[in-house]
Amino acid sequence: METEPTSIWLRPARGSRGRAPEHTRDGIATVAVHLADADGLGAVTMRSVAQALGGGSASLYRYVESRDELVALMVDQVNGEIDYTVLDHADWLADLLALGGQSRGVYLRHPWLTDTPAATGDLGPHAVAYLEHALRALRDLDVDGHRKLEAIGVFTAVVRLLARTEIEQRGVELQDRRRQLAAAAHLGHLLQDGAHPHLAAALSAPPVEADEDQTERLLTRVLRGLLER
Amino acid sequence: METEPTSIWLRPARGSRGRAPEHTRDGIATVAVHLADADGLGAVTMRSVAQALGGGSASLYRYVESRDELVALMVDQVNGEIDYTVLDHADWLADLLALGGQSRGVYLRHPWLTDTPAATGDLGPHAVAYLEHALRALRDLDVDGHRKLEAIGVFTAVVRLLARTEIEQRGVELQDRRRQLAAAAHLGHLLQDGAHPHLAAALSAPPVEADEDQTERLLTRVLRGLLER
DNA sequence: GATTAATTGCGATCAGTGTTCGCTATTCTA
DNA sequence: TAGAATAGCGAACACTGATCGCAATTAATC
Repeated sequence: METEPTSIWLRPARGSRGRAPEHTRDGIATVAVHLADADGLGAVTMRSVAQALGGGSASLYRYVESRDELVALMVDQVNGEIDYTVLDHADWLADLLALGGQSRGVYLRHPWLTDTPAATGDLGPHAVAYLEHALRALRDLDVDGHRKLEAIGVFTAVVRLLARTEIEQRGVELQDRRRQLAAAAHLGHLLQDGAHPHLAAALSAPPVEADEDQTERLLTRVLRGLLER
Repeated sequence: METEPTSIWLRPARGSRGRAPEHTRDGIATVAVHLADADGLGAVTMRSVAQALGGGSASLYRYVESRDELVALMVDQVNGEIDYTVLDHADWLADLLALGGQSRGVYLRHPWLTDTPAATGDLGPHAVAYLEHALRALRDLDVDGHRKLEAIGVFTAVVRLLARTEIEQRGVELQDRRRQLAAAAHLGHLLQDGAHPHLAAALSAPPVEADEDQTERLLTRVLRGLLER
């Protein structure tokens, strides 16, 4: 009974004995990310990626055990876009906000990232680096380590949520005007019968626009609430 | 050029002229939810649902325009399990925590819910009711309505995140012991080389277990940070 | 340097998916 | 009772992720 490594991050990128592989994990991820950037995550099929690489789809399984692993490669690759030199190590809040801004940028540049299952199981190397830098920003805080990890988890989830909202807004504005009207009609109808007075009140004022300022404001309050006092 | 309603919540459940349908949306959702509870969201295929209903898969498209709409039906159905009588309207924080506990219960009873795309576009009736009740809990707070909606959005995302974590832990404990060991080995290897000192420090202490108390503690701090002062 | 064993690329194929088409049967409206 | 709208659905379509087995290539071993 042999214990074979299950995660792609534990498996060696290539065997040591046979013929040299024609691609690298990074090269494959790059091609897949380009496809997703252009036409969404649904455009990333084993066949389309293989074709973009100039090979057959069965060959991909020499690099990856499943499509999910391919997506994991993509996610870690774009996480590598984060530039940690923006952290000036002044105070922890500023550093985390800078990190959040970087992360938001990754989401906006790769909208399909929000369609990706939230990081589970084994983290890729760039995700680990992200954690490490976030924890470093909090190093002087007198808070239990696991509490810090909790806070970073919530932080990451909020960044994701706001980015998703921004992306949706962007998409609606650009094209699906009819759907926007339909949704408004839907809500209008719902609110007209008086069964949802608080919703009606909350929606009566013009909406707050989702942007970087909103992200910073919300992250500040969330992080203060979680880590201060 | 006709404007046809796009969301399932705007479309009438049945036509008024022809033969009566054999099922209701709720009945279909019930069957689909049972399948997902038993074998995950992947077990919910148009064919499996149709077979459980005793019909052909093509018939399902008389009720639903796509599988995504079927999933939307499922999501709204389980949101209907929330019991709003637990809100005693004492203070807003207690009410929101009670709401969070209810929502957490829904997630734990229907683990597939975390695999579902976060609510986008048109909300179902039960999601609207949820919003209404959350806003009602905040009615005496002197905060802009859209800020309240933001806070509720973050609140919901945090509940979802923590429920997901709990579900994963539960799953790992019960079966995939080998994977647990592999992940530990992965992290251990990563931390041994000294490149991630802060991560190593944070993980040195025994982990905080994810449960209802953790959820309440985190939600309290997040909500206080977002809505107070 | 020859042999062995591991490794890669991949055509062909499989089982399964969401979805559409065209038809029949039913049932409400006029 | 005639007509129109709707429901059910068998059969098919275009795709998908994944597997199998073979030939080609290369490193390690004797």
